[in-house]
Amino acid sequence: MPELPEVETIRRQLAETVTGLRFAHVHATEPNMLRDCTDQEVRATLPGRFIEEVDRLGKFLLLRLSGEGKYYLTLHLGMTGQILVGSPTSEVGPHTRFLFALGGLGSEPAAMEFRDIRKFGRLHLTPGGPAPRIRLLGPDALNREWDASYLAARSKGRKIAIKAFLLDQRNLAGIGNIYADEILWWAEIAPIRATQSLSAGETERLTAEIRPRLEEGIRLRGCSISDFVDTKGRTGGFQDRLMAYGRQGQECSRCGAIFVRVVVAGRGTTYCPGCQK
DNA sequence: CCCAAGTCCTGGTTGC
DNA sequence: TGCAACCAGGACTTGG
Repeated sequence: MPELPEVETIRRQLAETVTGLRFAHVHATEPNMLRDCTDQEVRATLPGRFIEEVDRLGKFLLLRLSGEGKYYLTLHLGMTGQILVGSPTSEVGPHTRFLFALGGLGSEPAAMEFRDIRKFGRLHLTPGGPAPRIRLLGPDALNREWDASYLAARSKGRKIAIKAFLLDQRNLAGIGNIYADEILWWAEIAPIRATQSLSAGETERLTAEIRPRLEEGIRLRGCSISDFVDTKGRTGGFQDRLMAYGRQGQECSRCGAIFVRVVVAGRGTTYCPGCQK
């Protein structure tokens, strides 16, 4: 579930708890989850470097490190990734993929653990800036660098379903399957509509729902429909506010019609055929 | 056997 | 016809 609001929830906590801490020791790595670097490079490069800043673009976390080479640690949580910050005695568990001991000048030692049941998460360690694939992302869905005319321009001639368009991180970065269903319900647009078929008014409606839905997710500290927890292991609250996602067979709270489930872009998709046109 | 929040890759189709 | 852009679907991985 880590989509933009969940990753932002984690980013805020990391910014508070690990900024200014220094990597002391690399206890565990999962080489298959590494990109742009090797296990040896991680073990050789991280110790001694401080975490100077914790940033985010879409679903990626960007940790700027101190020292020679302008190194960045770029993290993606995949489908089931978790970042936990705790005591330095944290032990390697069955789903621990990375475990780092952190120290600091005048601060308590800590441990930062990257857990991931399914190993779809990724860790990149790169000099000179964040991982190269960051450059392929569109604007962050939460910021104000984009507007309805941007979406209209990107939509031109696109035959893919509007939901597939929203899930494509090259258009906007950060929207995943849950928030896509929610945004489309609020905008009263059917997820199966061809992207290029949206009117100017519909594109405006869509634009008007994207940031508020993501902001609500952040306010409730994420959506714990399945695996998501924050860096302290706490669940979020957005799962209780879902209007469409996972509601197949139930009544639509807006029009009373029954939600249907279809597959769009290979993902389970729930929408109301009564009011999402 | 079914399903699951993520991205990446491939092979086939479309259309300039 | 040539070929890039586009698009759907599968692969990856583990668990409920």
